[in-house]
Amino acid sequence: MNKHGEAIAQFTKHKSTHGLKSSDKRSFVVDHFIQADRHFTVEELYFEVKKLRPEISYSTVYRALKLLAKCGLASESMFGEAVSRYEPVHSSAHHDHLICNRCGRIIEFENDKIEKLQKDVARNYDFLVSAHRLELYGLCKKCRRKKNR
Amino acid sequence: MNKHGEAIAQFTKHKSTHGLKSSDKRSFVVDHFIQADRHFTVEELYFEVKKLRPEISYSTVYRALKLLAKCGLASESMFGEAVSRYEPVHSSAHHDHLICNRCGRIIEFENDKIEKLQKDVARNYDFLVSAHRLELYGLCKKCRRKKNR
DNA sequence: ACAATTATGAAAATGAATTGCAATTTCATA
DNA sequence: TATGAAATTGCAATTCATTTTCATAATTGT
Ligand SMILES: [Mn+2]
Ligand SMILES: [Mn+2]
Ligand SMILES: [Zn+2]
Ligand SMILES: [Zn+2]
Repeated sequence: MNKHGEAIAQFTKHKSTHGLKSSDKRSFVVDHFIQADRHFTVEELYFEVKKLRPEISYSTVYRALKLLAKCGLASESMFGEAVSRYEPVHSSAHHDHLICNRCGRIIEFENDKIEKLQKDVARNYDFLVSAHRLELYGLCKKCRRKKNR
Repeated sequence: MNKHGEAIAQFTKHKSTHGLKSSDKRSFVVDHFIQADRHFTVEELYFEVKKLRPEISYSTVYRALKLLAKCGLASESMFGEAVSRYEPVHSSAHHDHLICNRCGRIIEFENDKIEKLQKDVARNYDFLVSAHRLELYGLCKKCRRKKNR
């Protein structure tokens, strides 16, 4: 099964174990969110969804994202803006972010050496890490080029 | 000159080059902030200041912090809470943070190896880094002990 | 002292996040 | 298929930190 299918299956499971019901609207929002696999603000997802299903409200989108976050299928974070963003959490991999200050592009990366060194730091302070975030802000490849013209 | 003195001098300079005037109230806020050298929310600093100088308003504290941020003497960041925090920027060192989810303690650290690896990552993506943040969330030493009891 | 400009306090405005509530829909059971 | 408890939805209202407005006070150069 592909990533999308897995996520949907997990969501279905969560619904059944929590006595939640199915609804076309929420399903549509969840589908679109997982399919798109991007870092959405509530508003952004709402506007995209609205184009295809104008009867779906902001509240429904908001609550769908909150629910996904609660059941571990989305992660919520703030990338230096005033609004928070949600992104699908795939079965596995943790990753960190490069964030372009100019075009807003968000690039994901993983670096085992850094992860390892973080553990060293934590050990040094007797600190038990449960989560971390590493974000590099600046100019993406494309925007660097544009700046030079 | 010590850190505190340097910061105050820099602030004085900024005022003169920007046509700002001096005020006891703002000076008091700035002094207290730099002296304390912690990660304050506007409200936290306001309450501390209010104990000593009840006539100083929230607005003044808010504006003082914004001003310090603008002239590079404070940095504003969000550590996973709903509110932003300000901390003095010392002439020197960049650092990252360990944040205790239980008691809120914020521990600073520096790790050159990690900084180096970040540059490698950025180079890989042709990304020009202008700032970064690395935060490790979890339980500090003290809180780990408490949890075990 | 005067004029010009900045600083201040209190209140209002802003805006994202969240919630209350009445209406609607789902779904297990009869 | 009909019923009813429970979940979902849309909309409006609320919350809460942040930011701005505006009238008044303080600062600074002349
Ligand atoms: Mn991501
Ligand atoms: Mn710090
Ligand atoms: Zn870019
Ligand atoms: Zn702690």
